[in-house]
Amino acid sequence: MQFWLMKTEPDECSIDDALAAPRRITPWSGVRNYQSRNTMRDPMRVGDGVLFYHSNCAEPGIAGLAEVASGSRPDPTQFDRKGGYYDPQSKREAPRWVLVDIRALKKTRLVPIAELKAHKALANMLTLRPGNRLSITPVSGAEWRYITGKLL
DNA sequence: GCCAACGTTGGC
DNA sequence: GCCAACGTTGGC
Repeated sequence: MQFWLMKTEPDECSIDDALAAPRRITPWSGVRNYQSRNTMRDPMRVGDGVLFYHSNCAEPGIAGLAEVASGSRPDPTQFDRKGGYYDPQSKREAPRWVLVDIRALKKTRLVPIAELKAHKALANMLTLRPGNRLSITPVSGAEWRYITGKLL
């Protein structure tokens, strides 16, 4: 079992939105970064743990827990001409972007990024590195246990 | 709203 | 295949 941190803008899909969705499942659409796409396509497995992170908002930080609920499949929003995630270069016979389904498990207290940065045990978290812009990053087992055990 | 840092694009 | 310009991310 592996662990991931997945960013979402709460204006688009907050932990409350994800918990309110049918079967608490959210298709993680709209990722348009190759590295994050590859993470969903290759190493992610059903059942992996997910830190549900609110980004680009008034209170950025960890907002809940989730799990990977499906393998990867083509992201349908890449073919939607009218949607904001349309990719004219992606062909149906060779889709460029994929998604996985994420099942929201629970809302937690919000752990602000400043608090995460204050813990030495989390100093190596990829998402805390200056300039990091990946929307999906791996979380080590030790980091996962520290966060879920001590901070939530 | 600012802006640093990074990914992507495209001319050469 | 280099690299400058550009666009985007995302904390502050």
